[in-house]
Amino acid sequence: MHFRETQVIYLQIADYVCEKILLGQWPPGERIPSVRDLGVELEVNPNTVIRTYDFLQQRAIIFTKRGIGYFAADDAVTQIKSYRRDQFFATELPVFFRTLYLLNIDLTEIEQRYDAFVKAEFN
Amino acid sequence: MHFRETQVIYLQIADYVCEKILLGQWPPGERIPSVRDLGVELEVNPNTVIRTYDFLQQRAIIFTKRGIGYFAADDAVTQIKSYRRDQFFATELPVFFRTLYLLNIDLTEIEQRYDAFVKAEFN
Amino acid sequence: MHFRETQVIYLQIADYVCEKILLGQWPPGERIPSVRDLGVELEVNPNTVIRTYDFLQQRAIIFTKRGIGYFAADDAVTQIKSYRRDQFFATELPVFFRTLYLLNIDLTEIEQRYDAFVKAEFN
Amino acid sequence: MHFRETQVIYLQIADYVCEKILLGQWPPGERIPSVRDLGVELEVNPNTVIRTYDFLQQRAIIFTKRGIGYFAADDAVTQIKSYRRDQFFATELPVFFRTLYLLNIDLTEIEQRYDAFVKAEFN
DNA sequence: GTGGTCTAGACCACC
DNA sequence: GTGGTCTAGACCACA
Repeated sequence: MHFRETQVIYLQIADYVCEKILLGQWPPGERIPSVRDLGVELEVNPNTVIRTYDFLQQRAIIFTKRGIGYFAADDAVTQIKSYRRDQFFATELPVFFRTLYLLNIDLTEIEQRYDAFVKAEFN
Repeated sequence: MHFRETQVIYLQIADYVCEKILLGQWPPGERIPSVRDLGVELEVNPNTVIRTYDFLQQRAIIFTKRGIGYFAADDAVTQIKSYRRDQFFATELPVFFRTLYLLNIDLTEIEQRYDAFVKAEFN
Repeated sequence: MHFRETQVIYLQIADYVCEKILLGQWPPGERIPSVRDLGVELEVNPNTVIRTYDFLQQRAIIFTKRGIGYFAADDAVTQIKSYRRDQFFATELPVFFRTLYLLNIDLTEIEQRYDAFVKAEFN
Repeated sequence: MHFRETQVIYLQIADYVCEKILLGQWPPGERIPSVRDLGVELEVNPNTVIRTYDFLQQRAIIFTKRGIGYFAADDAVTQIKSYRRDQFFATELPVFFRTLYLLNIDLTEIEQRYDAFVKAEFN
C-alpha cells in the first residue's frame, strides 16, 4: 500500500515563505534569506529552494535583484491572498462541493453553521 | 523543518476499508479479510489492522464473530456516511470557514458557485 | 497488584460435577467417576477431588459406598437446586442489592425488565 | 479443565482506576498517574495501561492533554456510575434473571428480602 | 484457522 | 518528561 503522500516539498516551502511574510517576520520590501541559507535552514537542496522562489516570483509575491538577493514584494500580502484565493477556487472548493454532495449535506446547513462560527470566533 | 505530516496508518487503513465497502467490493453482511491477511496485503503489522478493525467496530461499521472473522455491517454504508459527516463537521468545516475568513470570501459567492457546480456535474 | 483471583479449585470442580448431574450425563443413583479418574481427567491432585466429593456428600448431592465408589444421589437434582438457592441468598443476593443501592437503581425497574426478559426467553 | 477465567487485565485496571476516583484518592479534574508510572506500580506493560486509559477516555471518565498527562474528568463520578449501570443491565442482570428462573425463585421473594435489606443496612 | 490480549522495545510529537 | 503509534512476537480462547 502506498499511504497518503505528502505535498511536493517545494510547494510546502512556498507555504512556509508565505507564512513568514503574512506574519510580518519577513516584511514586505525587505530582503528574504538567500537560496543557500534557506536551504541550510530547512535541510533541503538549494535547487529546491530555487524552484520555490521561482514559483513565488511568477506570482509576484517575491522578486529578485541580480547579485543582491530575493525580496518580498511591497504588496506581497495582497498577492499571497490572491494566490490562495485562486488555489481555493481551483482545488479546494470542488473537493468541498463533492463532499457536500456525497454526504447529502445541504448548503443551508453550512450557512447556519457559518453564522454560528462567525459569532463564536469574532465577537 | 517538519514537512506536512501524514495521517496515522491505522486511520488510513480505516479509510481504505470504508472505500472497499462503499464501492461494494466488500459487500455489507459479508466477511472481510482477516487481520493477518490484510496485514500482509498492506505490508503492515497485524496489530495495526486490529487497531483499525477495533476502531471501525466501535463505529458499528464492522463487527466480529470470534474464531470466524470480521464482517461488514448490514448498514455499513449508512454508518460510514454518518461517521464521515461527524468528521466533516468537526474538523473539515472549521478549516473551511477559517479559510473563507482569512481570504475575505463571502458565503454568497460560495452559493453561486455551488449552483454552477451542481448544474455542471449532475445535469 | 494482585489481579482478581479465581475461585478455589475444589469448588469449581463441585460446580463441574453438579453441571454433569443436572445435564443428565451422570444420572441420579448411578456411579460417578472415581477420585483418581476425575483427578486425571481434570489434571488435578486426587486429594482435591476428595475435598470436592466430601463437600458434595455433606450436602447430600452424592454419597459413597465403601469399596465401590461415589454415586449421585437419587434426589441429587433437588439437592443441587437447594444448595444453589442457599448460595444465592447468602452471597449473590446481598451483592446484587448492594449494586442496586450504589447505582441508584430502583427495584421497580428490575421488575419491568424481568417481565420483558421472561417474555423474550420463554415464549 | 479450564478453570474459571479471570477478567482481562486492562479492564481490571479500569476498575482499579474507577475505584481510586470514586474514593476521592484521584480527585476529579486532577492529574492521574502517567502510563509509565502506573505500569511500574501495577507491574504491567505501559501499553496495557494505555489501553485502559484509552478505554476510559472513550467513556469520558478521563481525558488527556498531550505532553502533559491524563486527568480525571470533572464529572468522572457520574460517568463511572453511568458506565457501571450500562454494564449491570447488559451483563449482570441477565445472569441474575437466569439464576432466578433456574432456581424457581419468585421475584416477590426478592422484593421482600430487599425491603429487609434496606431496613437492616440504611436505618 | 480466527480474533484478542499482553509484552518489549523503538520512534515520534508535544510541552 | 508526557502521550501516541507501530512493530515483533508470544500465548490464549473459540470454532
